[in-house]
Amino acid sequence: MKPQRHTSAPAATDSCRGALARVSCRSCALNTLCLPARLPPQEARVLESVVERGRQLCAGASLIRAGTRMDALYVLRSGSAKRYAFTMNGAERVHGFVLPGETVGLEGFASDRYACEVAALEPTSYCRIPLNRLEPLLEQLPGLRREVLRLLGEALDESLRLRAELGMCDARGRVARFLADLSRRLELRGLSPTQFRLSMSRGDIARHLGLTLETVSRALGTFKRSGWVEVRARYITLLRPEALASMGGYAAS
Amino acid sequence: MKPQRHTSAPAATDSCRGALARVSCRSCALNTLCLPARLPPQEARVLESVVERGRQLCAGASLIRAGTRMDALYVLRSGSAKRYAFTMNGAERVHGFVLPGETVGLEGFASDRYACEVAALEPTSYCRIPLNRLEPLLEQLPGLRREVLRLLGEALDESLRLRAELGMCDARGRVARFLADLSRRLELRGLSPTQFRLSMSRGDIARHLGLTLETVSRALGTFKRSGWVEVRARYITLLRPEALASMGGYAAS
DNA sequence: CGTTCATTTGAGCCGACTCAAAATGGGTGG
DNA sequence: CCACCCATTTTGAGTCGGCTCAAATGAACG
Repeated sequence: MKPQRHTSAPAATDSCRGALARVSCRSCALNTLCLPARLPPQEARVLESVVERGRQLCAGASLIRAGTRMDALYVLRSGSAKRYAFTMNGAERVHGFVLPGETVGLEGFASDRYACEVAALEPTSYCRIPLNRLEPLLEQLPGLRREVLRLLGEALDESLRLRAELGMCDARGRVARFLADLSRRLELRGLSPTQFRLSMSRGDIARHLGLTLETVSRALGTFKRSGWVEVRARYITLLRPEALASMGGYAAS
Repeated sequence: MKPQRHTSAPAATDSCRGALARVSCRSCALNTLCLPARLPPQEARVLESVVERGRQLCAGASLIRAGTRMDALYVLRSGSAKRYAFTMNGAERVHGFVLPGETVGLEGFASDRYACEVAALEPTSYCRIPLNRLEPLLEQLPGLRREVLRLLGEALDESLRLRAELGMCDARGRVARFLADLSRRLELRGLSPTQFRLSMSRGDIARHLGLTLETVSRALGTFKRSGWVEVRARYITLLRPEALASMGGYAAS
């Protein structure tokens, strides 16, 4: 209720902290991408009132712990994260990477417990939508109801499509598709689609694509030699995005 | 309302036809598995009133056409079906197989259009839940709302898990896992978990598992020589299910 | 400036794919 | 009922891509 954090002392790094501070989605930079974007204005206002602003996460910190009770949905505000889980034999499996405006925690609806661990790949901030506040809204707001179903359907569709496409691509095709997809999503967020930092390691990419990190590295090396990309450590520049896209689209040699 | 089913003329093949006949979920053999099973009784009764019984499909007939407008959810009553789609280059990709009591059409929530084609693999019957009847119920029935979210979450979770596990298994492990999974699902339905008919072709299995049909055939051949299964055409008997399960669980050689 | 981790590069091997042909089974029509 | 035809499945031989193991290079951090 009352603002209990640094009422007088100004915080240099983050001008709007506050663990449970009210969120203003309308003034958020992500307002065209984020969950409220597809809601009628008055529904968005109601949703806004139940959204909590989470505090900043350090790189490596977990936003969601797999196996814990599902009590909220989360939306990234800034930074990036990886969604992953462990198979029975203990191998880590990366389900995907999360960018600002994307929602995580949806798989929790299956069993009331989160199935994926979600961990920040760099300093990351997020919003939190507690389920016990969301549930009543689902009864009252048809648009929100529709939107949550859409989000789930989209996640499902994306998962199916990803499995389908990775399954029929060779290693280079998979890496190409990965880069093209990331590029597209960054562009949606107003960032450069051709020049960006890979916040995840080669190993993370490999475990996401069902490859080994050596193979990912070799694929990038091939692209570099072909003049399609420029790679220096985790910074990458796409010189011929169309070549990557076409290679990801169908399994060219 | 009134019993309109063969009051005088007995139908030999199918005792309960009728395209839009009322459905009684309580007297359905699937009542412990199907969608209403997890609803409070009074909600189940309300849902029942909007469920339509579809007419029987011949083998090969489509229950859902990919790309058409989403207007209903479907639940299989008997038979089996495959869910599939085509990639950009025209290759068929099998997303999975559907057994009685399982719900299909959920991916349609992503874009209001079905993303997968669903086709019967044998004579198959189904129930239909029109969206325009379902939507108002989602407002009134909290249990149903919860259940639809659960179904979507489960589909998502299953898709993620499948991708994860297939990605780290060799060919035999994938086929073993496929058989073990099918066995488990058949058992849930009161059918024999060790002796059943594969209603899908080797090619369908292959396209589902990301293999070629020759490799699937070879895997089955290996299992047969090991004395783990008996295969005659599409009839299969699992002689050592535990061996298959353990091989699917982790990528043994 | 040195330590440590991530990434790149190399050599060799194995498994799944491709292409090809034989065998099996189911269905149809005579 | 039988013979035939067709699709499906099985089996075989050879190739190649990605994996494994290993070492070198590069980058990041104190």
